[in-house]
Amino acid sequence: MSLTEENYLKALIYLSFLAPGIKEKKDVGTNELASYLKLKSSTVNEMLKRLKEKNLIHHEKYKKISLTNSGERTGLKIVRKHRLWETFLFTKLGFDWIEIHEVAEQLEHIKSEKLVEKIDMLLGYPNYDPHGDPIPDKCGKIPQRICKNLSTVERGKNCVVLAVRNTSRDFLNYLEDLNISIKTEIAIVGKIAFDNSIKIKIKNKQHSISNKVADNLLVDDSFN
Amino acid sequence: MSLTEENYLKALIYLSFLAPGIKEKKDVGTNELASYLKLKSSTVNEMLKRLKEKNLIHHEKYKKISLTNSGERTGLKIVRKHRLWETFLFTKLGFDWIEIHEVAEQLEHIKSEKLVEKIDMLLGYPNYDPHGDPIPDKCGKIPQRICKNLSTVERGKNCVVLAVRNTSRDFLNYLEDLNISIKTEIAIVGKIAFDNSIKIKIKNKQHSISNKVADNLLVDDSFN
DNA sequence: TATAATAGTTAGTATTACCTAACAATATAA
DNA sequence: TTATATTGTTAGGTAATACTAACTATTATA
Repeated sequence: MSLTEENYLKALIYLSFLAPGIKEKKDVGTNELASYLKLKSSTVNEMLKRLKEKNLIHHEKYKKISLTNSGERTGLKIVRKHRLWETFLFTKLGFDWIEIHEVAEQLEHIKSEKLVEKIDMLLGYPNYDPHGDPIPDKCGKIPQRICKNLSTVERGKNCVVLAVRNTSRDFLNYLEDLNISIKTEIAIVGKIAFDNSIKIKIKNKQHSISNKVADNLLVDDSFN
Repeated sequence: MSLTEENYLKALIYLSFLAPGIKEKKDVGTNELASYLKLKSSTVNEMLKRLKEKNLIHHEKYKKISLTNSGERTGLKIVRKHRLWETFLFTKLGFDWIEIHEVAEQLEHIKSEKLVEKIDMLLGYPNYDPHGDPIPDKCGKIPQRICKNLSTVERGKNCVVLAVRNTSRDFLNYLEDLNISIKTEIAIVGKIAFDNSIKIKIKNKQHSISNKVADNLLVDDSFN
């Protein structure tokens, strides 16, 4: 399996169910994939033929793309490697947040089953990477998030939005204003005892939200 | 710089002065390089053109190849990365001796100045890799070996042959029988108090050598 | 439902890194 | 010193991965 093929599979995994905001698996269009990979759709089209021949994807002319079981398994292995390397760079080498992705993009293609497992061991078999994204296990199983209300997360901790409890138009509009959606990372800056409102930080911008709002956001803070 | 170009430079470094038994820099032939890289000489020839254009090697038609300063610096960076990764795999992840090379062959091509330096730091700035080979520093400087007589190396330690003190035909023939040459790795298995002879292991084969022989072998055991 | 916009495919081209086969230069040895 | 062996080069070809341009199918809308 070439580095390029691996990147296609990873992209398909991402676009079909791993990207922020996706609730259930969806098929992927050729152009969608091309623009994500910053390639031309003709280039992608050729690769699709090869991936189909190798039984890694389902694809019929002019139809959307989906991963086969084999393709998904292979792709999840790359995601696993990527996230383990990110964790390694962050926790063992003191890289920061912004730098880890680019280097992990390279490291994820190193071919050595043993290396991945040893790094996993060295890190203490983490379930989440430094961004709070779940790390698939050896078999490709993605750890279940531990779900709690944003209002219960401690000051100073970070969390990731898993779901919203209220789907009213007003609430969703408000979330959009705050730039909050599924998988958004939120840092808890402080809590106001007076009215139980919470100071949060999203993409380096600080906001204040009421307890009612916090109570309607389900998050995971288990990677702290 | 492509992975392939990096491998050519590394090979040239190796063949021109890093390989066991080479005492001073020598120029390299096209076929020599080709057979080392397990490629056809026509393939190598094309690459030589490119490396020359990039000012990484000196090469005139039908003449031998040598590295430019720039080529040597670049190549030594790859050697540095290779040996640091080998050390990492061995000392931090418990890989054994035989496995480390293959994985380091991949890891050495990861592009991140910071990563190399962090790994170097994590390892405590080692001077030698698990094989006893010197690790070039950031600037490409190769640490000087610490030279001592084989007879002074402690039981249980490993060392690498640096030079021979006696160049008589008889002595050299004897060394050849024992499979000892420059850069040969020797493990000290035991010492016989009776006659000061030494039990050694070379490539998993055990031998016994007299004190007189040991006294004529200059080695480095500083990587233990 | 005709047409425009979007999405997907095909054809032909370039580059990298390999190959084989044929040939040219240099070195060695009878 | 000429014949032979070795070494190095050139020409032409292939597979992988990208591209542009032109085409076709599908979808959305007026």
